[in-house]
Amino acid sequence: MVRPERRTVRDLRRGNRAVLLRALYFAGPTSRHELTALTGLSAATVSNVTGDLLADDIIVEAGLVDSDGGRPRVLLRVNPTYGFAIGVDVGETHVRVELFDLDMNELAKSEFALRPGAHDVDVVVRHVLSGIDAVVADSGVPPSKVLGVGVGVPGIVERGPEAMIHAQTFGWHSVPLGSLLRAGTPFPLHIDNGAKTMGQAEMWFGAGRGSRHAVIALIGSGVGASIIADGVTYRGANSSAGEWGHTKIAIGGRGCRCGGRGCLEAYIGAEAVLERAGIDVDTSTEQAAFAELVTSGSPVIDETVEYLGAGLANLINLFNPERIVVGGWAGLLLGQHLLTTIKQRAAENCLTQPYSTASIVLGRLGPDAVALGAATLVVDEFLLSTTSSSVSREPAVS
Amino acid sequence: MVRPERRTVRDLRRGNRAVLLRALYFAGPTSRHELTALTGLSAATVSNVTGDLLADDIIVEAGLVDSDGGRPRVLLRVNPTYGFAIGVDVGETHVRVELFDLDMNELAKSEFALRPGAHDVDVVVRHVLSGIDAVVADSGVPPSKVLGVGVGVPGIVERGPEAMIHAQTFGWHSVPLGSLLRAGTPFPLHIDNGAKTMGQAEMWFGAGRGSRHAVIALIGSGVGASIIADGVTYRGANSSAGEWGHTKIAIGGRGCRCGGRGCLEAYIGAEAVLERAGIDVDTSTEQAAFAELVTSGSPVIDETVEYLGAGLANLINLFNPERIVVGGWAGLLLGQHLLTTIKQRAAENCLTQPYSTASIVLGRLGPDAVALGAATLVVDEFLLSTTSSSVSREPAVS
DNA sequence: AATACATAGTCTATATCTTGAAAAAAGTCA
DNA sequence: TGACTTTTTTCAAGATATAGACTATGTATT
Repeated sequence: MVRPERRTVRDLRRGNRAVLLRALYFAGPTSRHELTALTGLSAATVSNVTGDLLADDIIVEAGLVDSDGGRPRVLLRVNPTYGFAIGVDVGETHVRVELFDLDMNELAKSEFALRPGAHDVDVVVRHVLSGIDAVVADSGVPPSKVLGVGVGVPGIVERGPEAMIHAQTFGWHSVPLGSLLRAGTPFPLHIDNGAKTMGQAEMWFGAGRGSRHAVIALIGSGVGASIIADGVTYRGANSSAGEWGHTKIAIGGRGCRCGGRGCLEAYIGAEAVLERAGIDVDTSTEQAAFAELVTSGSPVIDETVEYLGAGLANLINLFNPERIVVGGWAGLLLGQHLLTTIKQRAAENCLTQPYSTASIVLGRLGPDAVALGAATLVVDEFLLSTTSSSVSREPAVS
Repeated sequence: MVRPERRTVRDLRRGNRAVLLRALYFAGPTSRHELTALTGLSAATVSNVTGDLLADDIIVEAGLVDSDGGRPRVLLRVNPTYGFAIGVDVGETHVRVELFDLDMNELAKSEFALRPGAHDVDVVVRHVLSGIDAVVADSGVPPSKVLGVGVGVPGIVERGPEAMIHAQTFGWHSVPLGSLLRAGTPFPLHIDNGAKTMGQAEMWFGAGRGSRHAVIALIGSGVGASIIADGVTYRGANSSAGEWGHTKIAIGGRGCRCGGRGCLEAYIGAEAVLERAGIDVDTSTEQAAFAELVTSGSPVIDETVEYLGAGLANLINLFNPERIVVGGWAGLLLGQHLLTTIKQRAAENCLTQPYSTASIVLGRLGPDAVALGAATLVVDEFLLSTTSSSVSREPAVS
C-alpha cells in the first residue's frame, strides 16, 4: 500500500540523470535546449548533468544545428560504443546469441540448432555460454565494456537470484538457469520470458512505439502475450503474468498440450490449427504448411480467426490498452491476410467503448526479435542506473 | 517509455512527507523511532517532518509506550478529524451518500431509493447533490474540512475533467457526470467505477490487506473486477480495465445483457444464473432466490461454479496475482458454501505455477462497501499530496 | 537520594541538489 | 565592426537529508 519511495538528495541526481539519459536515448540527437523541454529540468541542471555524462563518455556531441540567428545548438546523443549488450534467444529449435552496441546495431551473432525435443538444460547452457564467448571474440568488444546479457526463454521465469524456469514444452521444471549461467560468465544477467522480451522490442523499436498501454500478442506454435502497463512490462507477483495462451475460451473444449482443456492455444496456436485441419507436419515444415493453409480459404481458418478475435477482445476488455500488436510468425501470417476480419471478430466480442479506443496492428519486427528484446533488458537497466562513480556492480540477476 | 520523473529538492520533501503520512495511516499509532524503520528515513528527517505535520495538525500525539528502561516513545497518528471524506455509491437500486472521518468512521449517511429502470441522470445527480448537503449538515462538519467527494458508479468511467460515464445498464451513454456534479458542489470530485472503489476498500480494510498484486472479483447481478497491480488500481488507457464480466468464455454461447454472446456474466452473474435455473424474479426477490438456489444442490450451480473457476483461472493466468478476493453479494453466497469446489475448478483450469502462488479468499467487507471505497479515493489523494502551505486546490476531477 | 544506564527524540554542521539570474559564448545581420 | 539573437555556462541562493553530538526522560542499582 505504501507506494512512493525516495530519500536523499543524491537520489534526486541519480533520478534526473536517468530521466535525461532516457530522453536522450529515445529522442535521438537532441540539444541541451530541447532537453529542458523534454525532461522538465531547468537549463542549468541540464547543462550540469550533461556535463557529467559527457565527462563519463556516456554521451557524446553529435554535430551542430543552426538556430535562426543565434548560437547554434550542439546536439547530444548517447555514445553507442560506451557499452554493449548481449541478447540471447532460447527457442524451441535454436539458441541464438547476438551482440549489440547501444544503438542496437548487431555486431556479432552466433547460432546453434537444437534437435527437436532435445532441450537438455546442460546443452542449452553450454550453447549460451559458448555463444557469449563467441560474440565477444568475434566483435572484438573488450569484455569490460559488455554491460550485461539478456536471455529470453520459453515458459515461466521466476525473477530472483536463481531465475528459476518452468517450461513445460522444454520439460524444464524448476531449472535455476540464473545460477547455472552465472557459474560460466561474469556478465550481469537479465533473464525473462521470450514473449516479454519480444514485447519490449516491439515497444522500443516496433509497432508499440509511443504507446503506454499495450498488449503484444504472440502467436507461433504456442501462444503468449506481453502486457505493457504504463510503459513497463507487467509481471505480476511472480513474473508469470500474460499467460494468455492458456486462458480458457471454451469449457471442456479441445485438449491442449498443457494438459488442460479449452485453452485459447488449442484453437489458435499454429500446431493446434494444423492439427484441427488434419495436416500432419513436423517442426521443419510447420511454417510453410501454415502459410498455405491461411490462404486456402479453409473453414478451420475462419474458426481460428473467430477464436483469435474473441481472445483479443478479452485482452481489450481486461486491460483496456491503446494498442494491440499481433506478432509471432503465425500471428503475422494470419494478420497479413486477414487483419480486417480479425478486427471485425474482435469488435463483435468486445465492449464498444474499450474497443473504440484500441487499435489492432501487426508487429513490425518479425518473429526473430527475441534476442533484440533480451538485449533491451540490459539497456533498460543501463539507462535506469548509471552511477557515475562506482564501476562495481552487485552481481544480482534481475 | 520515459518512466521516472522527479525534479526539485522540494519534491523530495513532498515525497517523503507522503511516505511518512502513508506509513502512519496504515500502521496506526506509531512512534517516531518505528517510523524510521518503516520509511527508511533517518531519525533526523522523521523528527523534522513529523514536526511539520504536527504543526499543521495533520497528525497528533496518541499516548506513550514504555521502552524497556529508557525514555518512553511518543505515539503518533493521523488526526482523524483533520478532514473528512464523502463517499457516494450510485447503485442500481439506490444512491447512498456517507461521510467519514479519516479513520473511516461513518458520521452521517443519506440514502435514496431508485425505482427499477429509473436511472435518469438528472434524478441521480439531484440525489447525489442533496445527499452531500444532507451528510454535511447532519454531521456538523464545516464544509471547509471536507476533503472531497468520491463517487462509485456502474459502467465505464473515462477519467478526466468531465468524467464521462458509459453505463449500459443505466442507459447512460457519454454522460459527463463530473461536469454535472461540479456545477452543484464545491468539493473536489473523484469519480470511479464502483467495482474499482469497492476493490480499493477491500485492499485497504478487507481481504486484500497486505498484498501488492491482487484481483477483486465482484459477482452480483452483473460481474466485474478490480485489478490491483503493484499496490494501485490498474486502469489501463481509458480507465475501463477490468471488464471481466464480458470476457468470452464460450464462443457463440449464451446471450448476455450487453448484447454479446458467451460472456462470463451470462453464466455466473446472479441474474443469468437464476434465468438458467428457470427462476423468475424481480430485483426485490433476487437475492433471497439466489441464496436458496445456491444451497439447493441444483446442477445449474455446479455449472456456475465450473464457469466461475475457469473465469478465476483466466485472471490468475493473465495477472499472476498473489491473491484473488471473491466479493459481491452473489460471489459471497457462492463462496460461503462452495469455496473449496471453486478453488478446485480454478486449479483445474489454471497453469500450476501461477495457481500455486495465488490464494483465493472471500471478501470481508460485505457488498455495501462501494461508498467506503469511494471515500478512500479522497483519502488516497489526501495522503499523497498534502502541500502544507497552499490550501487552494486545483479544481480538477481525477 | 544519587548515580549509572538505556532509549527516544532534537539540534547542528555539512555536503548535495536544483534553480533563477546574470554572464559568456557563438553565431547572424546590417 | 557593432547590434542583436539564441544557446550554454557560471554563480549565488535556498532547500533538503544525513551523521553524529546532544538533550530528554525513563528504569535499575548502589
